[in-house]
Amino acid sequence: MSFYITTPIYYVNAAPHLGHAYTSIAADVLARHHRARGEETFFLTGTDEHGEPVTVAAAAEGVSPQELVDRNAERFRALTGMLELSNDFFIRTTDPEHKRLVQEFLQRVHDNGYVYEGFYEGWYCPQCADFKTATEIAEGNRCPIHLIELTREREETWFFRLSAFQEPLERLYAERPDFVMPAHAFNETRSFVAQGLVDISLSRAALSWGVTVPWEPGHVFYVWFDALLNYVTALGYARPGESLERLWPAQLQIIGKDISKFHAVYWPALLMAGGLEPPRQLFVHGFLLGPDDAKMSKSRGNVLDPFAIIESHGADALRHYLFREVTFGQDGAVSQEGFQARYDAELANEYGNLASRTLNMLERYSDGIVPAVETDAALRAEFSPLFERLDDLLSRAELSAALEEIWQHVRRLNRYVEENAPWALAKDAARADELAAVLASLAEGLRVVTVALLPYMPSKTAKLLDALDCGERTTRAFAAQGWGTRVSALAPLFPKGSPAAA
RNA sequence: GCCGGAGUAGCUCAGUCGGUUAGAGCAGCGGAAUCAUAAUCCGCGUGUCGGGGGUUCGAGUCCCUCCUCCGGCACCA
Repeated sequence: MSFYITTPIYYVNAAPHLGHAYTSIAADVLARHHRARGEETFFLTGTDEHGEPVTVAAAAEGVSPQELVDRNAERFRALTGMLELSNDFFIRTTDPEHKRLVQEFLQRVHDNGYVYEGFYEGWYCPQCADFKTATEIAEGNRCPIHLIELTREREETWFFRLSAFQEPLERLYAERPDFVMPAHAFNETRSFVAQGLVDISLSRAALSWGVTVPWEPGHVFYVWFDALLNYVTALGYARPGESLERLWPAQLQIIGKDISKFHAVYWPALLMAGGLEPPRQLFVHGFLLGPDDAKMSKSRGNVLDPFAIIESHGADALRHYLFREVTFGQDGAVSQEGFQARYDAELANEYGNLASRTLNMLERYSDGIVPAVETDAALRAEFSPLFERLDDLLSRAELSAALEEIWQHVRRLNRYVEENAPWALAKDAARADELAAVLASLAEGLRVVTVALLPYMPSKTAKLLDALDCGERTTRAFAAQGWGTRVSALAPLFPKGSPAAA
């Protein structure tokens, strides 16, 4: 059983922002979860670098497109490090291997009879060297960028026979009711397709910044075709000397709702045209909004800056916040205040402090040794089903529900401490056995929630497991750990205030 | 206009196949405890489950209708 998961590739024209971080973290949590289960996991992310907006931006700056994308791709690559992503490869659509494999694939689509030559007619801006859609046209039938009058042009183009996949797509949707998650996103896909598919333009003659069409060297492929294929081409060269093609079809592709049409409709059709299977599942997540559900925008000043948070509180805190605050799959509001509130209440007080008090009591009442005694039966009964429950939720990409489930167990442990008051037991030598059982149960509970949190907060949880002397970090159920080990001191995991990232 | 989603406690939201007195977190008020990053725990909610109608022994949960908000509707990466 292998698990291949992807993020969209990010268009290098814009700077990395919280939305990119959100998608990537979601994929990373799932990748780490599946790796922890012992599955062969491959996690892909990268950048989308062709197309007209890049050439326009490059021209505006007076640099070549290649210079522009080299510089901006680096910023996205840096983001993966800051977020502590565990991606196995970072693809760039300007990679020569990608371009070659795109040509190979689309040549096959061509040979299979799914492309044909035709004309695209529309309003054209000679400066942009591109057609404008109805919504883009400025007053007086002018280009919104250059403000010159548009001309009516007919351009030779190759079309992809999307219409041929009307029926195959409808069958795919019917056979796989979970092909697109959540369900409301799937409904929109189906209703879109039910309205009837028309063929779409596959190539551009007026543009040179792209992948050359092998049977028509004057054209480059329309950027979406080049971009979508990254999910397949990456497997061809991510590991030199090893083909990863056995990983296709991808198990899960995480996307934002703005690109669901391309992924839920065009993408499976394109794959079928080239003789490959559609991915197993797409998950469409919602948008992060600013306070009052307003769109985040720099001009409104309501942007939550991932870089600032990572710098002040660490990547783990950001990762935790996003999936606690917003139900994965829905839109939701995030804010600096909301972040601070959850950081203090949940990370510092509930979880971080649970770790501190547990380690401290072990030190004070048990010489730092986790007693190797039987754990509390009632607690065991509550904790035993946790990993199975998480497997179930995460198999459906229910990232928020799974994290909530974990958090209930964190809270349970604080309650457990109060219920059993180890400090009181410690005063009575006759109750030493009881004390040992409570401490062992507490340590075991802490180990279990921490292992469960590992995909969400890889860095802090690793520190805590080190302090607990748990070399083994797999999802072994409650009471499966052989204790008797010596714990070590640990500085507060999530210090209060505005701490620098540890 | 067509299609889809949402409308549940002050705030953010859970409520699977219709079934006992509708839940959680946050915020607020009161209390306990002291191992801990003054961190924790306990107690306290009379909510027209958007309005109206219907099906049913019984509906937040199904049907109809109306209101409000949001999204998709064909080449924008």
